[in-house]
Amino acid sequence: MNGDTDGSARDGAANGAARGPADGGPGLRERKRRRTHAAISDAAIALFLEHGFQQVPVARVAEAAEVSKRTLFAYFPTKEDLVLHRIADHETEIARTVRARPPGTAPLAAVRAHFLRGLGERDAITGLSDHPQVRRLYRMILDTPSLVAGMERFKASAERALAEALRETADTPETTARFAAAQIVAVHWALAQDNAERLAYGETADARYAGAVTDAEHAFALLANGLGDLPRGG
Amino acid sequence: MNGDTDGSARDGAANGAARGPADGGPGLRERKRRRTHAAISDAAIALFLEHGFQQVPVARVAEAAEVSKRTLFAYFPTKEDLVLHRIADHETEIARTVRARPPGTAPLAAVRAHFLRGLGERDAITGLSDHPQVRRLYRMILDTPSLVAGMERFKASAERALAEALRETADTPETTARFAAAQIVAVHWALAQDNAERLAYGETADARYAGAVTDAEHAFALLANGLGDLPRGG
DNA sequence: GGATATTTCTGCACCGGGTGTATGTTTGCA
DNA sequence: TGCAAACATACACCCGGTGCAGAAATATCC
Repeated sequence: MNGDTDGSARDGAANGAARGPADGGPGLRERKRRRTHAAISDAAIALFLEHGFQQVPVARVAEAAEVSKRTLFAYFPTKEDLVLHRIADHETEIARTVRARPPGTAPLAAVRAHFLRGLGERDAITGLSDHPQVRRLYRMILDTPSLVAGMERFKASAERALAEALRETADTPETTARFAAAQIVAVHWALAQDNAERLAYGETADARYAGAVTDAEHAFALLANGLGDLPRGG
Repeated sequence: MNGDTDGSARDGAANGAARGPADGGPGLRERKRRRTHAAISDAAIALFLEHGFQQVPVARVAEAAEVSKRTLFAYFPTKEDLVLHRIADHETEIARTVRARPPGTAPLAAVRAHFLRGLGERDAITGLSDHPQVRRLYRMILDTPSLVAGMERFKASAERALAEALRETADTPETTARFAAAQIVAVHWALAQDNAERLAYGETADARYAGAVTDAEHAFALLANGLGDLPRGG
């Protein structure tokens, strides 16, 4: 949960790997950068979890991290990113799953298997992690419109990445790739959100697990077999 | 395009239909409200189209509409709503289509037919309207992140509405309804966005029409028959 | 071990969106 | 005609975010 694999927003020289002085490993500058980045992020999360996202002005976060407001915004482009940068790594996860699937596997089957395995491992991306930190994070995000909006950006970006993966590895026409990606991401997201919502308010991961699996299998079956036989009604 | 069927944001008494004095039609108060609402909206659109959304501060819109900034925000909760309120009516359109479908029709078939008809009529909701105003509006929205984000909110709300319609009229279990709704809305949206994007930059509606129909049929076929037979690759 | 170029941090002033409040001004209604 | 409710306004304010100029730190060269 402290997956600060960020390497973020510096605009200076295009330094491929930011090595240190005379190339003897990460230099002092870089180490300080990382510490500052982490300090700001940690202060932010702690304050937000305690008082609520909207209630804490960025100025107070900067103060807690012993950094100027100006510096804070040099590390994180927006207030929302103080929270969401921790999730950013996962935005291409579905696409990567499709790319890494064993030969002869259908893309959808790969995503399905990955999701089900994630449920078993209580991977945060499935919405089924009930580590207290993660749970409070789910809740905070779900309760904060601007954070939800931020998540939607990830969704869009996951969609693009998946479409590209489908085009390249499944030799799918562009339109097919786009529509399929839209469907898959939408459903994946709905599943995770549903789980997260339930865990955010009390339900335990173990208690939810069976239902989560059922729902996931159901949803992926719909994706695979189509909506053609929905009841007609009337 | 001036579809101000808004009836918007007043917080006072819960007046069902806001009739006028002694019920002789809309009173002076209500008429003034509507005029002010329209004046603000029109001034906003005009200024935004001319100078760009980000470039025009709300204060200038208020000034142009001869209204105080405070009043502007009494009519429109956010700057984005100055643009998006014109589209808000359509957020339940898919759900309404499903509800109004002839007995014995599959929900998906109804949505499909509705969309194809929309294409033929160059309905703005399909992204295939090339009235110059609409075209510039598409472009402005697509070029403005905060407006795109605002559209995502509509998408979410369209999804909820559709899920409910499916549950109620197709007697679908809640989970099925949610997943199906997510898929349908995602694809519907992708289709419209694709059209709008092309028209925003030059392509004419007539030139795009055939392709739009092909894409739509293809996408709805995917929805109906499932993603099970995507190429496996490898 | 400096002297220097470069990056980073900081304070400060500023912009723009949005809100609370107190005080008019209009309108509805009796 | 007079009163209550709704509405508009000005003003001061908060907060997120940016531009800028200068100070502090770090890397580099000698």
